[in-house]
Amino acid sequence: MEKENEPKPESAQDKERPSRRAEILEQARNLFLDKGYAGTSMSALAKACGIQKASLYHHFPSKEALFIACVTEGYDVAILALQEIQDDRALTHEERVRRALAEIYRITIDSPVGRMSPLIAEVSRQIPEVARAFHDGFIIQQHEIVNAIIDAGIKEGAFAAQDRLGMEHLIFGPIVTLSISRQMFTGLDTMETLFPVARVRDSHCDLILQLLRKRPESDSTA
Amino acid sequence: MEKENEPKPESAQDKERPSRRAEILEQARNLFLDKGYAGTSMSALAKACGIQKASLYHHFPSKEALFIACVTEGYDVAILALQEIQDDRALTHEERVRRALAEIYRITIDSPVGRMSPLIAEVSRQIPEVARAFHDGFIIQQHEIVNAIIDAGIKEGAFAAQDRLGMEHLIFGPIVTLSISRQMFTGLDTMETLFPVARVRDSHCDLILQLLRKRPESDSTA
DNA sequence: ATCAACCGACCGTCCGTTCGGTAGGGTACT
DNA sequence: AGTACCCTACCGAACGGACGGTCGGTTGAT
Repeated sequence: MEKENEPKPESAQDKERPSRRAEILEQARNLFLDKGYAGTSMSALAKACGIQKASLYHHFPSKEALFIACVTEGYDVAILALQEIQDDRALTHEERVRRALAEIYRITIDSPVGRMSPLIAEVSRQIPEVARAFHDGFIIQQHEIVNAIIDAGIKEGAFAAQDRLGMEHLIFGPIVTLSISRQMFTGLDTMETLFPVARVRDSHCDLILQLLRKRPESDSTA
Repeated sequence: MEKENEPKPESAQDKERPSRRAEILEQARNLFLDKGYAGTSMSALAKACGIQKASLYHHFPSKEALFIACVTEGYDVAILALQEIQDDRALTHEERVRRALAEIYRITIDSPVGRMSPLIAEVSRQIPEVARAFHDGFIIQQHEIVNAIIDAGIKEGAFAAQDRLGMEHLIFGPIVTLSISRQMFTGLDTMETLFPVARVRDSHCDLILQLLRKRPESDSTA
């Protein structure tokens, strides 16, 4: 055992508590995202944390509970950033949509929580409460905020009234699919051609705004 | 590498011969879709087929090979239906888009092949060739057909020229996400409210066609 | 006699989990 | 001060079970 990555064992370290539990969660998130739920063993996780496998069971009663904690602890922060955009009265409606979309792209593609969708799909039958938690705490929250942003724009006459359900799916669908596809097809040569984040995001945003902008009513094509 | 596929020694029995291999594949597809890759054991599959586990290894050399066969065998038929819509000269451009979208919804949500996306995401790191096969044989094919349909419409002046990449993602994103969400959130009470197939499909189609229809050029929004 | 199809029993491995025990710091009582 | 006690964090070793895969052998039709 030559790994002495902790030169200072204790002292003023108390406010910066990695607290082992948090470190286990972080390492677990990385491993789960990389190897999947079934592909991540408790021994591999223990090794990544530098402790023995049995010690994991002092912090979490089971692998399932550990996974649930991984999923449920952390998306409050992600939702918060979206809410701030929703509440920012200094923005125009169009600019608010732009910012919100960019933030959803960031959350879904870059943050660990957002990238967990395929993982949750993997375990949703085995641990149904994970799907429930993800749905209620993450999906629903995001949908409600986006709906509120669009509704406000319609109410103030800035946006055309489009079908709400369709717009929700038109907004979230491409983002979720992009995130999953990029994870699924990592390493394939066509990946960056078919699924480039920045280009898809910008184009997606433009198209959504085309639909939201009011059209001249003089149009009489049947 | 074409193996001697049908020696066909049997008599008139051949029409009701699932030929064991085909039955194994069908049962495997059901189990994989229901329980995931890791969650499906060879013994469970054997029991579902009514044979012994060892007998499975007469038809497939390994679980991996069996899974690859599940994924790769079967999407030719799905693509074919799309191609027929593409080639149907009797349709208007708008009607062709409608039909193509409806067909993609059918393939992605109802057919076993389309519903395999989360499965492939699960095993894509472990068996990268599955991701490759799915990508090349299924995703790329569908994208190309849709692109061709839209391009034809633009060329003949029926459609406005929109950014191609954005349109692809706007078309496939909601469908894939809908399929995955419906599998992920099966059993949740809000499932049919948030993810109803028919309503999303119709609304999605309308919105896509709004974007494809030519607008009056007098519009001068910056 | 051949050969694909099938079977029962088994193997080695890995997994999640448990058990008994240890080190050490903080009290509380003597 | 000493000590008895406890509690948290941790560890080595093992358990029971499940898994993918193999082996030797048995059909039964050709």
